[in-house]
Amino acid sequence: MGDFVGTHVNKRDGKGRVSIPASFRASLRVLPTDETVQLFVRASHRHNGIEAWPVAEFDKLAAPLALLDKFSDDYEDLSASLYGGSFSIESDREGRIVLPESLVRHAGLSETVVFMGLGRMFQIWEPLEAERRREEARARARAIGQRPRGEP
Amino acid sequence: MGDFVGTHVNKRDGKGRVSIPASFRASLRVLPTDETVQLFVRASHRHNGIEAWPVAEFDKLAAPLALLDKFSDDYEDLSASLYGGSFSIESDREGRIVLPESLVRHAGLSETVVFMGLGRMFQIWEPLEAERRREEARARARAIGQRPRGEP
DNA sequence: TGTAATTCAATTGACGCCCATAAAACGCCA
DNA sequence: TGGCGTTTTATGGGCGTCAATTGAATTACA
Repeated sequence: MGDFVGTHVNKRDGKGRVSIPASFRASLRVLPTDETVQLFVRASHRHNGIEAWPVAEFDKLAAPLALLDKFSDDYEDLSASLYGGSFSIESDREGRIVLPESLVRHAGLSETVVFMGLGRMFQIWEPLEAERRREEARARARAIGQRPRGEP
Repeated sequence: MGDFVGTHVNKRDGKGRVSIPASFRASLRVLPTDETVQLFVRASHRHNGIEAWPVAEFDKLAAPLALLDKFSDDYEDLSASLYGGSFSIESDREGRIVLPESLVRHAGLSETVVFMGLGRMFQIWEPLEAERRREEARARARAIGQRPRGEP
């Protein structure tokens, strides 16, 4: 674990392209020799941000489906939620992607975007929203009582 | 344990590079033969300082994640707080690092920076702030010594 | 054929690597 | 224990490489 670490700031150009942080790309390559990277993106249902998943991790999200009756309402609801709201994205050879318009709107993205690593996946935020979210996460992590120890 | 001991003062150069104290480097090497060292840095929540962790110790900070449901709010809060606010850093061959701009601002670093060993991790401070912190820690440590046993 | 989208090329800047120098730490030995 | 030579450490600068961004060119496609 710990593939996606840190917060990185990049800019979208006039064509809506934005570079994926170089340190994130390795974990997004399907084959180590690939020129491009692949990922799944979708709106965060909890926040005004975008979730980005490596292919392998996204497959794990779909694992609960296997436990459901394929013809049940539950199955359709879950699969619609999972696949219907997700986008499969491939970067260009320079490691840039264009985010779907609906997600850009969901996250309220302008020119500057923030990539926030969360270990096994990462999120894409509008800068101010990212700051707010980081603050919230810190407060809640502390409240959980799971706050990392080690400080005097 | 007891890897990081003492207080060391070094300077950032024009490129923002600062030498990690030589006595700290051994514990930051992933392999004993490595030419460079690796560490995680993040803002201290409680103080205007920077925390620096060896890779192995940082992994221990992430251990509580394993106890949580991967799709829970708690998991996301904790991983956002831990990974989103941390930076993975590698030194150059001379043992120097460049600290992320956001952390430089958080700690109010200027040219001279202080490395303060805390056993299994260390902190990076602006000199005056380090002095203030040391004073505070001393006072509180004394209070602990005078406190009846068994009471937190 | 116009429009959009993708590919290619070029610029800029950040970062890592190498070498140089000065200062401090260390070890050795009289 | 004090002096001296050697080694390590801290710091500075030059240079090449890679990443990020921009602009131009080519292709796809309606």
